[in-house]
Amino acid sequence: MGRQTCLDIYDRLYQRYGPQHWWPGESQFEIIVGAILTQNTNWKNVEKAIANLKNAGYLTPDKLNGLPIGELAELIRPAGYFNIKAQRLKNFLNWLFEKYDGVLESLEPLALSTLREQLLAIKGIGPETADSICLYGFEKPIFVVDTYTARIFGRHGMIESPSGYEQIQESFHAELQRDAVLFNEFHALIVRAGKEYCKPKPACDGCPLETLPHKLDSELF
DNA sequence: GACCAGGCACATC
DNA sequence: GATGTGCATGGT
Repeated sequence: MGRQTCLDIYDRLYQRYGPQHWWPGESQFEIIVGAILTQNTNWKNVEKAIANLKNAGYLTPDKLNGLPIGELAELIRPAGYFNIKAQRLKNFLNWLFEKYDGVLESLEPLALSTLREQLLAIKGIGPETADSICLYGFEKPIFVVDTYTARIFGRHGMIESPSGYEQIQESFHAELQRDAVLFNEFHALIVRAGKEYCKPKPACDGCPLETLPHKLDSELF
């Protein structure tokens, strides 16, 4: 994946869609909660869950930490996987309170690699969730890889497919400036384009290979 | 009714 | 180390 090509795709996406204004959340804590709730889930469903938490006054670390897990699960029910996600939110809060007294600002001075490793050690926070929190919650320059990223760049033969998370991430880090603003917009644009054009099963009737680009992918790239 | 959505942990081979 | 499965709601 040549540097020119990678940036060229970014430019094309930006010209087509414009700025995406991510992350769609009003506070740092809301971004973190949203990052966990959106795991394998449509963002529209997450919005309902977050609205429930906000309307009930629980969208702060202190308030949410005091909420019994059963009640939390009911509030986030629209986001799907509500039992396991309630536990994951509690896992994050337990770490935050045990290690940082429940104060998110205490995480600001941490080095990116330190923050990422500590987040990954929390059960229920994997690489994409950790990186989303680092990039969108703390404006640290790390590229977020998601299913659309692997799908789009895989189908266009720009990354080896299949590849592991860190391997794909490294290919972007190798070609782009370590710029949180660029990474922010690029990932948001990939999701925006992927939702529209890059479904799991390419809709080309009779297409013999899963890896062939969807015809609409070709319009984009 | 089938398919999909901004993953992750865990079991099994 | 690769592959399969459970987790769950809501929109198309």
